Amino acid sequence: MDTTQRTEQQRSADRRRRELLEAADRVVLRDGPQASMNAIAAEAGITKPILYRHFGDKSGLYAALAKRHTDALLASLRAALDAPAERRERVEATLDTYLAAIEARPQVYRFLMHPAEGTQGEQEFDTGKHSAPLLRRMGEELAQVIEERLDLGPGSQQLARVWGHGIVGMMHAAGDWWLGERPCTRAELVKSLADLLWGRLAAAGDKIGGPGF
Amino acid sequence: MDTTQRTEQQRSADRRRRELLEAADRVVLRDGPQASMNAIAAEAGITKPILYRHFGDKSGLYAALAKRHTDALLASLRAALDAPAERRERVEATLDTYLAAIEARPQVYRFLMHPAEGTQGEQEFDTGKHSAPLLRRMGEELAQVIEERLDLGPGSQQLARVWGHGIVGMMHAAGDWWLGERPCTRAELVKSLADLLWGRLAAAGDKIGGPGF
DNA sequence: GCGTGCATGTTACTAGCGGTAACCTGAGTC
DNA sequence: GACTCAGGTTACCGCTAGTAACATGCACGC
Repeated sequence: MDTTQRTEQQRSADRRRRELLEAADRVVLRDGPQASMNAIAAEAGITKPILYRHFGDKSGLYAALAKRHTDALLASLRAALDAPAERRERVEATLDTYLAAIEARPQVYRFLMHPAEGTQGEQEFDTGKHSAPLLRRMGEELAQVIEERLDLGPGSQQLARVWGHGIVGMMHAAGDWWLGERPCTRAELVKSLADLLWGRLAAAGDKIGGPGF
Repeated sequence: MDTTQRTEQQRSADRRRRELLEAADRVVLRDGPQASMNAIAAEAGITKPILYRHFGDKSGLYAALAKRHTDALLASLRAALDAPAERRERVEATLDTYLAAIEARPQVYRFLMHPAEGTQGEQEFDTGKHSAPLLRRMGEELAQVIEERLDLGPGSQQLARVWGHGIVGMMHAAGDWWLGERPCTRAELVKSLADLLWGRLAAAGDKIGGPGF
């Protein structure tokens, strides 16, 4: 029975941790990325210190919270990337999956994109690494898929990584802008972005009278 | 003489304002986006309240500060976009201009990209508008150039805007990742991104044995 | 039965942030 | 000399992240 007791304790801790994460989720969904530790603790029915005992500090909690959503979104994207269809169709499906996700839960999406920004965290922002982890992970995932499937000749790995991060950034920025202004339907946005990736920029003709872009 | 006196007073105020902005610039360059109002005031040799008298609140100061850099960067980009050369060359020059700017002053760049995030600001983040103003402005500028110069058929304006924001996002994300990891030279990055925009993704062949991306 | 760990939870605090009210001070004007 | 008014300061508020110290309950070995 002692083993069951030990597992019982661990289970209890894990369950508590999951409960806390779900409470944090609710608060973030309501208050956005500015959700305070106090508010999260109150939502969970407890006080701050036990939150800190579970997650270390705010970035720890946010990282745990972000990992759940990031994992879920990445799984959806992988499914779209792996679907049995033509390349263009798969690209469009991936774009649409991402856009549908951010459309359905803008608060969560915003939280994932601007997580850190701690009032007084470590100052080691000299070079980079400040970008949202979700963007980086998506970029690396896409790079891997590109490198696995496409024949890009010499330097393919590096090219695939550049493209992975570039395409993810394109998707992100366009989605962000689209969410704010809603200038067109999701399907139209998907098609426009796919057209861009399909080289329509290079193929387009100059306007009459102009020197061309 | 009263007019000169009034202008003298206004000049004095404007000069002070510029001095404060330059002090703020120095602090942001040193401390990054977490630069506190206290630190900025101390750098300027004064105390907080007069900073607030000049700029209202933190976001006001940051907006004034961001406008300077944004204007400067946008001017450089416009120059690259307007250069008398072929389209591909111009695209590469624009990419390179942007990347050179963020490479030269990563702190400023980071400040421009993550400005707000006030601890207790207005909560109206429901839909969008949380993206960095620099990104939006660059996207709109690029959209305008594309729409002016390219013949894209029906729906050209909307297409141009999607592309503008998408390309800017691509540039941003790839540059961010590149700044952090430095996996290649700037020239290589520029060429890879231009290749992506030129449709090499669609043109690439499948790898042997795979279903193709 | 009784102390001993140990996890869980609390109150009460520190240090620093953005922002503001109230006060002070010195130059110019009638 | 009194009066005004811009420029500047001290001292504060309410908030935040994070922590130390104290309390409580529950399983163990003796």
